[in-house]
Amino acid sequence: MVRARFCPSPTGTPHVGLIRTALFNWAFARHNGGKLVFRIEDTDAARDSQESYEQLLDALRWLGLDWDEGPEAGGEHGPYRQSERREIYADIAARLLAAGELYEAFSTNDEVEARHKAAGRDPKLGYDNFDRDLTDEQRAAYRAEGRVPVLRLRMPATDLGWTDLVRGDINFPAGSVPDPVLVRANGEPLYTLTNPVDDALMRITHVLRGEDLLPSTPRQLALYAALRRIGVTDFTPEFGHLPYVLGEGNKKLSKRDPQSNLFNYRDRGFIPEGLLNYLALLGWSIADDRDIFGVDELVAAFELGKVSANPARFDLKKAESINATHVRALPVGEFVTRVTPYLVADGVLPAEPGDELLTRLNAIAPLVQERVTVLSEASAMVRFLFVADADFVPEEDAAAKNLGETAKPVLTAAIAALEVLPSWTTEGIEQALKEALVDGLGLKPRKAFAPVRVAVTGRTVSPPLYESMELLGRDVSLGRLRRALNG
RNA sequence: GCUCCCAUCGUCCAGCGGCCUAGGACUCCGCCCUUUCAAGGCGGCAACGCGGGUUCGAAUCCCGUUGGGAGUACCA
Repeated sequence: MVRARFCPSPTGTPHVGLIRTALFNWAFARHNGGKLVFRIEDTDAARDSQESYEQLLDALRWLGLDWDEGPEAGGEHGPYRQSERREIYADIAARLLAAGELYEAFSTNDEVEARHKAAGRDPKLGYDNFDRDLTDEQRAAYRAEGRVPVLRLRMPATDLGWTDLVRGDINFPAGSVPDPVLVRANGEPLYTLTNPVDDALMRITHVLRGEDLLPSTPRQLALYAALRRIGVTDFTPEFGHLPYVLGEGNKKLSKRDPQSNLFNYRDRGFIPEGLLNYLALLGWSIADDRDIFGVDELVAAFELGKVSANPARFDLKKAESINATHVRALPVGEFVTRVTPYLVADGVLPAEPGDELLTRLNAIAPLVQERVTVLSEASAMVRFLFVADADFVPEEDAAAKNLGETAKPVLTAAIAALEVLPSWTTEGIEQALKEALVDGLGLKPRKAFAPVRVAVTGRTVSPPLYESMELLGRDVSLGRLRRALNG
């Protein structure tokens, strides 16, 4: 039985790299019919926040990434917040210490550095394992000085290696990893202890995490060996290190970067289907000639062997393109449901739109659906249909380019033709405008329709012109054309 | 410094010894369709970092080198 896990620290806003890791763990668990454990690593009170914790849950729920054990889901290995597991860590640390796997260390960083220098070694080498074999008398002497020890793990004098699920064989030579601190002087357990202990206790079989954690694997391997010796667990999980998600340039996407903020994408109107599809492409592929797929297809096809080892850069253009494809694939009714909150937020629709507005929205929706890449773009595109006529103002750039002097004859001719149009229908409008502008004025269609489009919809990119005018009605359409003409 | 990871078009991914005059997608540029805006179709630009091996044969394996990245905390 596969048991994967996702175990973020609730610091800051969820970012795309973190979510990509969650997605891969989720897809891996689901593909293998296993379980996904969701654990919160909140042992650093100074940096963790309840708000961040809630955002994490919000993010996963929005994307539809569910978990089998964890906060609000429960499970037999709980609690699933490390802040509620203090006694467990204290107990295991005590057992490890009693078994000699851990030892008390009193050295300060300055002392370690000084010893390196005195011995002619590189002072940046890190902890020198000086306190490993202190006698009882020496420890008592340090305590008498008022020193309080940290607890360090005794690393083995052997190479530490494993077969990484995405990178193959990796080996750290003996002696290259100093004895790490597992418990602070004040008794608080560190990530170095809590993460492997919880994975062991929660019977995690596969650890899939970002490649930034790869260097911490050897010491975790050593800890696992110790945990096995004291009977806490009877196996060591497999490890797979997923490639970074980088931002523009070659920089790791930092938490501060707005480009990394997951909610930024939700606010702009990415839909879960689109964002998930794009994120899955960052380090994985479903086939050599295909990159549009749904989560069901992702789950069916997801295999770690196809995960790439090299870092991926987040490409907003491609993300948008993939999102647009998913938006277009939505049933129209679903598109309306999803886009409405954005229209309301942008003041295009009232919170409780009446029947007339809803009818309009439903009429324009299919036309807008294939013209947006993200949902928030719909607001500017349909605003012309919903604003009070008095408040309608064409966008500045569009007006400057398309409503200047050269547009006057076009607008005049359009008004003249439309005023006498017997029936106000899409077909009628189309025919009248073509006769008046293309045939009558001898203009190229591009030139002929741009001023009319901007005058009526306020933008150069809009829903189809004739349909838009029909929906707007004759009076409003003509009114806008006249206003554009006169001023 | 030390340890580890990575290396194919601008970007992501395919390629796991011959099917590669290297394929798909995004971007960009043309053209077609539509006498509107999109969408769609077709086409184009564009890459195996370098040097050694191994092999009949290397983008694919090995070594080196260069470049990029990470870790080196009483953060996670």
